[in-house]
Amino acid sequence: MNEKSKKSSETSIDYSLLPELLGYQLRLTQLAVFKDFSESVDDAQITPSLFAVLVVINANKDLKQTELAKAVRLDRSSVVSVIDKLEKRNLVIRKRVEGDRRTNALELTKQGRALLSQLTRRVKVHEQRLTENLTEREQATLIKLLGKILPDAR
Amino acid sequence: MNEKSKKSSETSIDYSLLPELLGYQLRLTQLAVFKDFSESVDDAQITPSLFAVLVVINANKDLKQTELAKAVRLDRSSVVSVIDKLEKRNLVIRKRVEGDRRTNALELTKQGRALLSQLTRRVKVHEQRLTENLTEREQATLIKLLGKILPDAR
DNA sequence: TATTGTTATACTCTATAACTATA
DNA sequence: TATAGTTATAGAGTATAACAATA
Repeated sequence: MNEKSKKSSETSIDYSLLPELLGYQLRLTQLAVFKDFSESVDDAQITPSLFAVLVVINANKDLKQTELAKAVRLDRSSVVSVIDKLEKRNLVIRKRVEGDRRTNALELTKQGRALLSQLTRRVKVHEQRLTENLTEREQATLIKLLGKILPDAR
Repeated sequence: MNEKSKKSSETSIDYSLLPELLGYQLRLTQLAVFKDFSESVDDAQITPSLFAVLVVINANKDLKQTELAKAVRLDRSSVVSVIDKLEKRNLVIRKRVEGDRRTNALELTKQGRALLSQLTRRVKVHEQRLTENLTEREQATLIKLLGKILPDAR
């Protein structure tokens, strides 16, 4: 039927069409990257997603929760629990906003900024590990090509 | 401090260093791909992960659960619930194995094979959508470059 | 009326640890 | 003793719907 399929045995598995699928390769890569990220920041108990939250809060003065939700593609209610968690860890505070008592202004605490700074250094090392088999040019190509996949869905 | 940062305003968010990170671009791409996959197979209630399970069972006669677990990177106990679910939907059966009564041989049912065949067609359309902005050559380059990221973690 | 944040709730996915039946 | 599958359980992450306060 399919000349690319290999016969299965006790030791080797036939993945059939999966290896040809971009979606599958993307998922495998992601899994490996996620694992390496976690190991890179291990004791900090931070996921890529939480790292992004810290970066975005840090870069946007008095960010509102709804803005954060949009930026990191979470529901407003999910942001509540994310911020609850970070606030309990003394990394983020919700500040009162003058002029609109419905909204909170998010801000990193001193501890949050210190952690972010440490994480940023570790993430850069992690990124170097990701790209150690790629030339500068290949890295640029890769980012460019990724950006061409479903550009309207971002 | 950082000349790449843009001032935030009501309408635009500063993502700071995130866009330069390969891990971040990979995650964004993945999110978009996952969403498009789900829409492509919508009524079938199948995730990329379940699709991979069906493909691997189909391609490997009398696959054992532990082998499947290894192939799709799940714990044995997670495979139990995955197969429970697929068995309830009459897509997969656990067959008795002569000579070793501890193990099950997994097999797609007729319904499972029919669904897989339909899914495979839809996934190919989905893949075409993913790559519609890429030349053949770019597709090959992309898969090649993805394979160079943390090759030892696979 | 519309928006922001919140709560209560539930669902999916996955893992760990302990168990059973077989080998 | 070791292995395959199972069960009970728990945790992370996320969403939906309804609600209160405020605009």
